[in-house]
Amino acid sequence: MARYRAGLETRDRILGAVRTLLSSNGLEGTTIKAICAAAGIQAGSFYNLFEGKEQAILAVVRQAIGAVDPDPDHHGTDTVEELTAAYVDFITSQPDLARVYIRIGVGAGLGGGHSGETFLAHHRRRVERFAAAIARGNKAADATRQAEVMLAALNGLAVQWLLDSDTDFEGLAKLAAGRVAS
Amino acid sequence: MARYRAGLETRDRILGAVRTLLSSNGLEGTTIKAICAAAGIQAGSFYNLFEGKEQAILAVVRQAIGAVDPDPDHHGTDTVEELTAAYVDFITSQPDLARVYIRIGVGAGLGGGHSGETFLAHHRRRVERFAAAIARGNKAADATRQAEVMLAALNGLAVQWLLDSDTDFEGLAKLAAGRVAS
DNA sequence: CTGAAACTTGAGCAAAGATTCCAATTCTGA
DNA sequence: TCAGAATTGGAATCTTTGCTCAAGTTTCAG
Repeated sequence: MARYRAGLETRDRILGAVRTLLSSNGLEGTTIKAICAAAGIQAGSFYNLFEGKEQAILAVVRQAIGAVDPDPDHHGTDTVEELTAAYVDFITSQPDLARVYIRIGVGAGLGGGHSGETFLAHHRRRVERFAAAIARGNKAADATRQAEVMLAALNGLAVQWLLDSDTDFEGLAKLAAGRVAS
Repeated sequence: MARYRAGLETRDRILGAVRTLLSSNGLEGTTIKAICAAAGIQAGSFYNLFEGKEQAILAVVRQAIGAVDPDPDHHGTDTVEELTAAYVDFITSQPDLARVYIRIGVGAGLGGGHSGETFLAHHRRRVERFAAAIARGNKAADATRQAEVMLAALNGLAVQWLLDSDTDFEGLAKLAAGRVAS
């Protein structure tokens, strides 16, 4: 059961393929055949390293959810601007994972699959973190509500940027953050 | 070729089934079998009324895109609050179509399918309409940028509400609209 | 070196999916 | 009422999908 080096490498190759496919074609484009072709392997190899398609996809989904909220240590000291900048950085520097993240978020909200719970929990944590940062810099009583609007705007802007990369994501995000911070 | 009444009725039944399935399960849950089961018909009947699965789906997608922006006549006289209220109303009163709309928007932006162009055009029109309304009530020079943030926030809030219907969509939307209108 | 465990291949299978065909039935205008 | 077109059911077909299997190759601890 202990993996050899070769196995770990193709495992990464597979996850990369899944990420790319999930990002550009969504669930329906992500077939075993396509995954294997993109990873340059054969079906049998895939099933030697993963229990099934779903497991591989969930691994990538976890990557995506994990990547959106780095430095959980900082919790309690960050500002709205920092949190916003971190999100903008994640989206623009890792567009593939970002696309997966957005897809999951939307899919979770709509389909209610079993990742819906996971995503909802993640989202709540995120709202809390933003709300705490807002409350710290601004004495408004409705910090949570402001955080909800702020996150909604950020997510919406992310979708827009992924749709049309000419969008000034960073600038618009700052504009939104400025509204809340004051 | 001229349709009889019976045909038109089952056609509607099919579109309703597609809308429901698309809304709750996304593209991957929307199979011919599921459509026919939900519509209470047989496969042959489906292919008598539609050229294929894709055509039926596109019909529903068009419905969704069309429903989001009613009263194109009013163009030029509406306020940000009115546009916002109309959107909130659409999302909350037709959640099925709304889910389809959101899914298409996200899918289009990410997958770049051939509906991507259609959706992008629709989105630009929407931004313009909001920008015009903003410019009318507010002398800011960056009406378009504000419209982009506003729409992003609305879409993000819609996703959030579809994910968790306890969200105070209407209240938060008004809060966002207020920021822009002043 | 060596052998057991890990890795890879590629054919093959069962189930599910989309689509076609056609005989049987139902409409509708004249 | 009648003929022709529209509609319908349901079996048949062809493709795709997710997955298994057996046989051969590579890796690496002892």
